[in-house]
Amino acid sequence: MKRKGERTRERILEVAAQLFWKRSYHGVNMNEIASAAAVNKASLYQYFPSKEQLALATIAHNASATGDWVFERSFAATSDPMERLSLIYQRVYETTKAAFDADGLCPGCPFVNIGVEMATDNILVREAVNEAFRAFGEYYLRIVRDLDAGRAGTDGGAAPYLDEDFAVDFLLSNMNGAMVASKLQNRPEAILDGFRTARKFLEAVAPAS
Amino acid sequence: MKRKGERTRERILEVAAQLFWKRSYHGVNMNEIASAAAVNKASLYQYFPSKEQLALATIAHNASATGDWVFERSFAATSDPMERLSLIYQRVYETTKAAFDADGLCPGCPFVNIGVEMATDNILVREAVNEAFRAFGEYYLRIVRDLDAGRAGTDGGAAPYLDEDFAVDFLLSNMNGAMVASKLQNRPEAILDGFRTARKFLEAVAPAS
Amino acid sequence: MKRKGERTRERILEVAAQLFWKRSYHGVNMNEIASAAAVNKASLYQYFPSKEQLALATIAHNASATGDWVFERSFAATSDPMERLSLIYQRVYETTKAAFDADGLCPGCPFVNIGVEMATDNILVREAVNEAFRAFGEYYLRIVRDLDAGRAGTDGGAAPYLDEDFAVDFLLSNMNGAMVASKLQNRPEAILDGFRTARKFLEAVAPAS
Amino acid sequence: MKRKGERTRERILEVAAQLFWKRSYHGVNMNEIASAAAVNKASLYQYFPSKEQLALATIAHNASATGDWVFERSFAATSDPMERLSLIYQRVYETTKAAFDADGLCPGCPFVNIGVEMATDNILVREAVNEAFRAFGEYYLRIVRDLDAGRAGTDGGAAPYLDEDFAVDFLLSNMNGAMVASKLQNRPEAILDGFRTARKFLEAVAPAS
DNA sequence: GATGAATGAGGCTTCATTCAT
DNA sequence: CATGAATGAAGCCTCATTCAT
Repeated sequence: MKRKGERTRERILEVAAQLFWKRSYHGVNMNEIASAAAVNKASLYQYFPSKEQLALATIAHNASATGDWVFERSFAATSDPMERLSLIYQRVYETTKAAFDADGLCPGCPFVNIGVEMATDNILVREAVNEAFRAFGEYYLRIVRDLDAGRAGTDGGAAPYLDEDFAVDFLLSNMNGAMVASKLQNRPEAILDGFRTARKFLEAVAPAS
Repeated sequence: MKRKGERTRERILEVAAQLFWKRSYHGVNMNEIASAAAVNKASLYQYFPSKEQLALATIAHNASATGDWVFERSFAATSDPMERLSLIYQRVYETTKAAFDADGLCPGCPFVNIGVEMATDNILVREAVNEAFRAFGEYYLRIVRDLDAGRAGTDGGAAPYLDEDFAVDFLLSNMNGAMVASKLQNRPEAILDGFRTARKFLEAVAPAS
Repeated sequence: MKRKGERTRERILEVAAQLFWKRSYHGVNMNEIASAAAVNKASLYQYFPSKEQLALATIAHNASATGDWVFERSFAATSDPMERLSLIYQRVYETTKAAFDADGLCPGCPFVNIGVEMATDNILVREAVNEAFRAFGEYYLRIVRDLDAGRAGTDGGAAPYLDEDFAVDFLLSNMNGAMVASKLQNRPEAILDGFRTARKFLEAVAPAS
Repeated sequence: MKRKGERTRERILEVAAQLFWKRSYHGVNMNEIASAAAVNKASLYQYFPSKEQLALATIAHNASATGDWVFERSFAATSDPMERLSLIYQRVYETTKAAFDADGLCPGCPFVNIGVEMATDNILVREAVNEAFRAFGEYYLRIVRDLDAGRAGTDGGAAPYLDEDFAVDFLLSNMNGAMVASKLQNRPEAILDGFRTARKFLEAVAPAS
């Protein structure tokens, strides 16, 4: 069981992660974070020495939460690689849809958002975001390999993905493109469109690459 | 020959577009824009009534410049659709590479950047960005149709793109994903990777869709 | 017939007088005055070297206009002192009512307004306002004396106003109080109430003072 | 004993009330208020969210202070209505005289000043000022009624004030006129003149109205 | 002489952060 | 340690005024 301080720290982290995600880094100030987390501002600074550090911590927090909630959960639900991919997009869609229904706005991707906002300002943020994507890439890699293996099993000798890294990069980039689209068009379904693209790409293109 | 005020206005617009692009909306202040444009801050405000309006104007300015510099130029250079697409990515890559060589940073996409930074704050920005993408979509649509026509000519009856809109959305989203990747990874070549993806997708996937 | 420059000058004066009256000195800027008067801002400064000078000129202008429109006209309409006073309040009321109907706001007294706003800042304004009131006092003095004369004639020996100056000051102050009330309560009729007070005071009090 | 923040808030309020009174709303800036109150500008904004809100708070503060210092004190000093009225004007005169001796300027009425300066700009200010006057009207009403009662007792049947509201409005307006006069003429004694007027009016006119 | 363009100074407000109890 | 209070730096914007053609 966690100590009080630890719970406070997590509360701050969750609140800050939400706010940064939905309202951007510059769109939220430390006052709001403190009051939303129901901590004194001075206490906030005891847990996180600066807004920047808090932002970095939220990126790690989001990475971990997304790893669990989106990827692990999808992997646990089925062993079929394409279904796993489908579930991943499904989870993301649902989260986005819930936010959209609640606030009328698609919040986009918490990593892309803060990365794009701050990349040219703050190298640490960029690296933290890349780190998160690297972790997600591991999951995509398993999907790509499993698809490959499935194919190999099927026709007993089909060409493997010439470049698994390329396929992983595509999946990462495709999700980001879909999240950006959902945010800019304010249309949660753009994420589902992204899945269609990914599926077609993997089914038709990648093996032949 | 343009009037003096007009030239000043354009100078401001270009300077602001550059700065917002490379340093984000919140990362730049009106003082910097004024001094980079070599105008007094008060003059700035005679041409643009607020920072927000200036940002909106830079989006339109960028849309027009990108339309000319990237799309029109690529379309003028060749009539082959896939070569046109290649040139588009090439132009974008070159611009990004030049910025990278100059500043050590990939600036990303001016539309995605400001759109992602401000979408949840400012609906006008979101709409202006969407408007830009809509215009770019027209060019992609021509490419998709020409590809289709070429294919029909080639094998005398291949399946057309079941959904041209879907292909256009893919192209838009793919470019955005690639630009985001180039920015977050600080690697201009991510844009060229994006072209590989696009080509494969169009060659293999889309017709069969 | 007036020269063009002279007419421009008067147009500026009238426009500025209106704006200062209805929106206060600090509430109006030189841009608005220039564009409302349809003159270039640089031209404005050729006619009036500063906002302060323009304000001073509007006070003189208003004094003259009020002298004509309110006092002279009322004096020309009748020779009965109390009727004259009544007409004075009537004119003021009508002007206020018209403004109220047009803008929904009672503008108050142009002299009190600017005097109160600027008295502690600008001695010239205070003096200009006092000068205007001194001129109006002349009219009130005639009314007071005529009332006195009438009374003397009536009962052949009633006490004259012990202090005509006191009565004049009362009339000036009473009008100001009424104008202030009309503005603060946004109620044009406060001016008519002012007349009731003035009449009663003059009829009952002053002679006995 | 009050908490520190509370004391700071009151210090700001008093300082701001003084400055707005003596130098007008637009004549004072937030920097001056902050340094006169010996607080950082940011602290100022923690207590009052805007200059406008600060001004509104000073109006309420002045209303309360005037209620106590001028009206309550005068009512506590004697039960004779005319003496009470005299004391009211006396207090006001003394305050004005002190300011005049200190700064060489009659500051006028804090309510009329800000009301006249801002009424056409800011409805809240107008209402706050009216609210103050409504409160003062209560005191005047008691005076008017007491005078009436006194008279009834004296001659056992004199006419009461036909319209107490009218008499109250007169008293309010008369004080305002006197304050305006004192400010514009820069002559504290104008306030004492105002009392002479009020006394005469009440003694001679009102009962017979 | 009229006009489009320019400008220095300053105003209100907000922010991330730290002090002091 | 938790909290109310404080703060320096900066940001957006506006103003009266002047220059230059």
